[in-house]
Amino acid sequence: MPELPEVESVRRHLAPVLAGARIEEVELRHPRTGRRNLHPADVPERLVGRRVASVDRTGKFLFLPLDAGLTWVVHLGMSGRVQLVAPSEPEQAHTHFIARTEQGREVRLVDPRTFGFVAVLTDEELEHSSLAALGPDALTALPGSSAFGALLTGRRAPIKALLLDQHLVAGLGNIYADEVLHRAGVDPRRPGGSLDPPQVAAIRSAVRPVLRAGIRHGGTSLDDLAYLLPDGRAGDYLSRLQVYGRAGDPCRRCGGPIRRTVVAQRSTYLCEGCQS
DNA sequence: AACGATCCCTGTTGGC
DNA sequence: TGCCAACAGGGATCGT
Repeated sequence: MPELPEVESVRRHLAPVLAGARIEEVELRHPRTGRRNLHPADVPERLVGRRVASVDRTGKFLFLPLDAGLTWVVHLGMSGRVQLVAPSEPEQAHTHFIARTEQGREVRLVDPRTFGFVAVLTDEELEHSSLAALGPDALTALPGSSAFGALLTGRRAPIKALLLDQHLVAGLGNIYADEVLHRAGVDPRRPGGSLDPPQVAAIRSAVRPVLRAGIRHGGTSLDDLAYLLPDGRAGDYLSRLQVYGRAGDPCRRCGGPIRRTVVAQRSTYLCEGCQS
């Protein structure tokens, strides 16, 4: 599933092509993909003729500031793939959005489950949307150890649920939350407020190395349906995962079995020998 | 306010 | 072999 490393990999592919580019033609094929605009038809209307200033990212959201006080926002949901292709490239099933640049490149969103979206919002709309409540980016704005600990004090929810909460820190999803907690040696079921300072510090200092490793390998491609890079290649991090999806396999650190359980209504993988 | 449950959606998987 | 229910999950929303 696209999490911070996958979205960052997409961002790095898009930035050199889209930064400074003018959008010439836009098609929104699926109204659900435009649902974050009050009127989905505003997405193509607002985007055509605009120039992209830069390609930015907070958490799992891509933010592309435009001229005229507008921002182009893209989220991949769970099955969204961004393609950067020539207009002659055959169209894949579930292509719900296409934007063509004046240089003749196309940005397409392919999204079978339609959990992703494309929005074009005014500064005013952005300010009043839930996007304004997004927490600091887990890679580039991670709070220091004491500030991170303060976010957890008094919280009874499992630490994994808190790591998944994009209001606290933005970018971790189901895969990388499990990987971070394994690296930190903390049981995902532990209430956030029950962790001692060394455990809090261990989690905090595990976040960026795990995310950086994911980015270095181009993200995690689970299967054909899921995430691919904009040029169609698969990310390589799957083979590096320590716990996610490895139920029954031996822990790479202690050799004990990786177990699957459910935390916060999500599949959760851990090594009970390494994590407490 | 915090927290857990539910819903959205469709390709894939697994049980019978 | 074929069918169909269960499953996957990011984020919004709702009830407690």
